[in-house]
Amino acid sequence: MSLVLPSTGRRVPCEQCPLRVLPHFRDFTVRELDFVSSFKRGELVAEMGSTILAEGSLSPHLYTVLSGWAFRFKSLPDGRRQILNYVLPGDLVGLQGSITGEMEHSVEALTPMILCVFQRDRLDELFQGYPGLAFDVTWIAAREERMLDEHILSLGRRTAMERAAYLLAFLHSRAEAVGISGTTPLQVPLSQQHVADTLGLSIVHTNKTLRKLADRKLIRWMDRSCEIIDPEGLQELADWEAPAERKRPLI
Amino acid sequence: MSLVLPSTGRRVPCEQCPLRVLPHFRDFTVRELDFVSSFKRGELVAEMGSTILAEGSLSPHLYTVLSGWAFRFKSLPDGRRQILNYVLPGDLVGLQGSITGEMEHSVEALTPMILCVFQRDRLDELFQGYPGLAFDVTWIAAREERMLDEHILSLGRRTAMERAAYLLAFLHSRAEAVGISGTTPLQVPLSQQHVADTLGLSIVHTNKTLRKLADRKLIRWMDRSCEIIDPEGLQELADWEAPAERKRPLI
DNA sequence: CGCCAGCTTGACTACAATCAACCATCGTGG
DNA sequence: CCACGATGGTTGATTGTAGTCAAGCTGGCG
Repeated sequence: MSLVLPSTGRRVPCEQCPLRVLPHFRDFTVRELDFVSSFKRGELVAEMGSTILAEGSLSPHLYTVLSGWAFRFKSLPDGRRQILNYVLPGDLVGLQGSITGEMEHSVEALTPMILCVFQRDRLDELFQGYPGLAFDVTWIAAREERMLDEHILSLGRRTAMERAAYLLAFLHSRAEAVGISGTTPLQVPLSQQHVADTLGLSIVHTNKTLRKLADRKLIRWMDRSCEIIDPEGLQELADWEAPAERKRPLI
Repeated sequence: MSLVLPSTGRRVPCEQCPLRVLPHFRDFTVRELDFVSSFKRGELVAEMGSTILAEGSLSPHLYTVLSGWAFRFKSLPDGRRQILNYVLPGDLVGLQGSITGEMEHSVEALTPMILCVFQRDRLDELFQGYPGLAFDVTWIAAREERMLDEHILSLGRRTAMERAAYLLAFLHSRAEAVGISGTTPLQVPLSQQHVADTLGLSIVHTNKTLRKLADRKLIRWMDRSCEIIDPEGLQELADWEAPAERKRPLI
């Protein structure tokens, strides 16, 4: 969420990855780390609002987010847009496309971002020589699946208020896990249009719903950003518990 | 969808698996087939309506569906239920739980079923010694993710009619791919309550929506079963295209 | 200064939930 | 054999949630 230099060089060696030191991520063996390091092709610096991956394309790359926020989305032919999930530091982006062939969704940056770039065609090598990492990749896919299951439950069976509360509690919990948030209340870099496209609501109704949350002092809305004041209150309202995330892999 | 004998023996050797011969599934090497065969512990015969896996449990097993239909679902603490996806022959069930630890959703049989039973703790072995199969497992997870993405789009941005049409077109396309359906119109083994819990609608409204589809001669509703008369018409109404599924793995 | 993006609010409409019956079919037990 | 209760589907009336339309506000920026 900070520096943006329009270059493509490599600035962060995997051995000094700022994410890897977080207690949240599992340790790698030296051999694994060496491979990941050689797997990395460089870094991609993306501006806020730019498209990282586009639906229908066939990207040769795969990314891990080093810093910044993004979201995955799909659109209907007539333009209606639906946000599928959010992408935070440590997340793998483009795995689905790498495995299935063509991208079935797009990814757009919510903030300036830095991403590690991997070569999709070396994924084979990873599976051939590094079963531990191969398992990690599957683990990451299973984690995404779990999140999508939750979103479907929310979209299908929660009321507008509950959905909004769930979304914000969810994002808070994810940001906290990767050490964004600090002591001050977390600022989520969203517009109300993003919230609407996530919850499956119109902007107008989203606005009215968020106002109610603000009136209850659970959040505070600022320009293109939501301050999470009371994450526990949001969880309670949504009747949702943040999963106890154990150590997870980082590729 | 046919025979049901309450035993647990092994009746179908992997080498003679009725699914494996379908053009839809990729060929295995002899070594891979041997492993899968040894990975298989037996068969589970499940009655219609029985629970295969339960949310919150920690199952030691992993299954592949040999025959029959099932669905995955989650519930809110107050009982509201949401169906997440359907499970058809050739599908892997319980992978998420095997990788993440605890099951985060339940699975229930829509028809009598036969499932191949695998030992979860031998998944390591698979990743260690069979990179091709490991990749297949990841492929399967990515495929599920793609389906969930579609469902989220549908739930969030399609109208009730479009959602219903999408669901039925989707199920038709999946059934067709695994050779259920034959020449006669496909019968989908659902109650209207299942449809409601999938689309995030009330039963009453679901009923009215399905009537409209029936009036347009796209489907015909019978007791606990929906006959898909015009799959193309449903696709068109939902503005959805069935994915061109290439050969896929079967474990 | 004026435009644009993002947020806000009110009035009106429409889609979907809830409530309340009612029907048909099927399996069970008196 | 029939009465019953249960399951699954159908329909109409009423209520309420969310969508659409329309206007206006604010702050940033060219």
